[in-house]
Amino acid sequence: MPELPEVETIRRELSPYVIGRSVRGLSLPWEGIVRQPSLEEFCNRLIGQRITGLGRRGKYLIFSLSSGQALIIHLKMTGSLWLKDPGKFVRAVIHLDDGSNIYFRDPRKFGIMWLTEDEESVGAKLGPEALGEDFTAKVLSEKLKKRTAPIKALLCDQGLVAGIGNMYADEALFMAKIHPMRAGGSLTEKEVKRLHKAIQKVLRAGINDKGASTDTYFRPSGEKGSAHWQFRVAHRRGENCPLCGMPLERIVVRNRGSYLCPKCQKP
DNA sequence: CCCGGAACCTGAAGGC
DNA sequence: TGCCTTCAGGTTCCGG
Repeated sequence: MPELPEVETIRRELSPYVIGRSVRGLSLPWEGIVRQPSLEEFCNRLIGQRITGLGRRGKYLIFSLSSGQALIIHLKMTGSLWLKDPGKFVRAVIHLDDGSNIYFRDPRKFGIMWLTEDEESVGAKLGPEALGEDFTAKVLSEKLKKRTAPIKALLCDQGLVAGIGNMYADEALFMAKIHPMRAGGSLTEKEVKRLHKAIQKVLRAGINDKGASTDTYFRPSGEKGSAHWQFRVAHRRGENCPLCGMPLERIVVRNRGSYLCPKCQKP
């Protein structure tokens, strides 16, 4: 499940292979992966373009093109980009002018890509970058005021803050000792500060460990990341709390599995 | 605007 | 062996 650390890892590791290269062709084993414009126009506009940069906004990858347009890719839950043929589940292949290929692997076909003339539009509906300078504890505190939804749901809301998903939300809440079902507006200033710090820590650690391969995430080389080995609650079903030894709990928040320690994270 | 739940989609894993 | 159920979760849409 690519979240900010996974998408950032892919951006960093893919960049040297694509920047400066031109798109020579396109294979689409599953055409539904292209959202817009029409298939024919998508190919016409993309083929021949040089990739001038590779950026990221939230969980979106942004390939800047020499035409001034941009190719946007969202990997959703099971997508990954490969430098070699992964074998199964290839939904699209971008052929580059040096003979190399980028393979879009996605078992569940949730991932999408599209062309836009305005790459800034990608961020229009997104909140501040979770690791950006403008995402301060004060900003978080303002955004949580008067909110009654569970803090876990709010952390995963990309319009509130961009980049956090299910796994890193669980990790940040555990580190800050806050129960995922607490209403956003009920957090004290102290708790918000702890949570803000925890978000920075778990995301930076995730990037350092090149992402978490709990399931279908792979790096462009096909290697896995190692961030999940550092997880203290996320995906640790049936295990005990690393701090107090209590059995971890799994609850459902907004239709998403959430892991927590019932003793360290009181309701 | 805010909140919660369903839908999208398919493979892996576990129970019987 | 094989069928069935459950689980996985980013985003979008819809109803209240």
